[in-house]
Amino acid sequence: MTKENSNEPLIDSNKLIFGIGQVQQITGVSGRQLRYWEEQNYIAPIEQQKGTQRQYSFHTLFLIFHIQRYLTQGFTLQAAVEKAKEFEKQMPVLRTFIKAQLQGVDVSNERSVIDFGFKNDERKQRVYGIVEGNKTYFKVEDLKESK
DNA sequence: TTTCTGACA
DNA sequence: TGTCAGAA
Repeated sequence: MTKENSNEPLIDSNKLIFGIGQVQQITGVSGRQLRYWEEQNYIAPIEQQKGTQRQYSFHTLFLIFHIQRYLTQGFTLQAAVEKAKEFEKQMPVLRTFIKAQLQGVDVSNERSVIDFGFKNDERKQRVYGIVEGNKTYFKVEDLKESK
């Protein structure tokens, strides 16, 4: 049988493991901070024994990256963690929606068009996301009756 | 060489 | 949070 879901991720993110040194290079967060954040239970390395070197999952790396971003924006560590975790909760929802709705993207320098498919099951309107430089907006197109 | 824990101008 | 020490 052929796989139903033919568009699975190319790589298994669960197999992407990073040492604390790599995390420092990638995120710019110091080892001292990483250990402190861990101590505060904001982040957690992959389960391991006492004294051994820490290993971080891709998911945790992503979380660390976002916490750092919010810190840079001026949020306190606690607030940054909350915002980062909140964002992580939203991601699956966004992913599900985009995966289901995205029909195609027509890229162009002046005006790119994102096809979000039909507005609803009535299939009488098509929704498009328009990108013109830095400006973005939606456009709903009424479809001709296919009598 | 890198990382770990604990301590502190 | 940075940094230093002493140990893996």
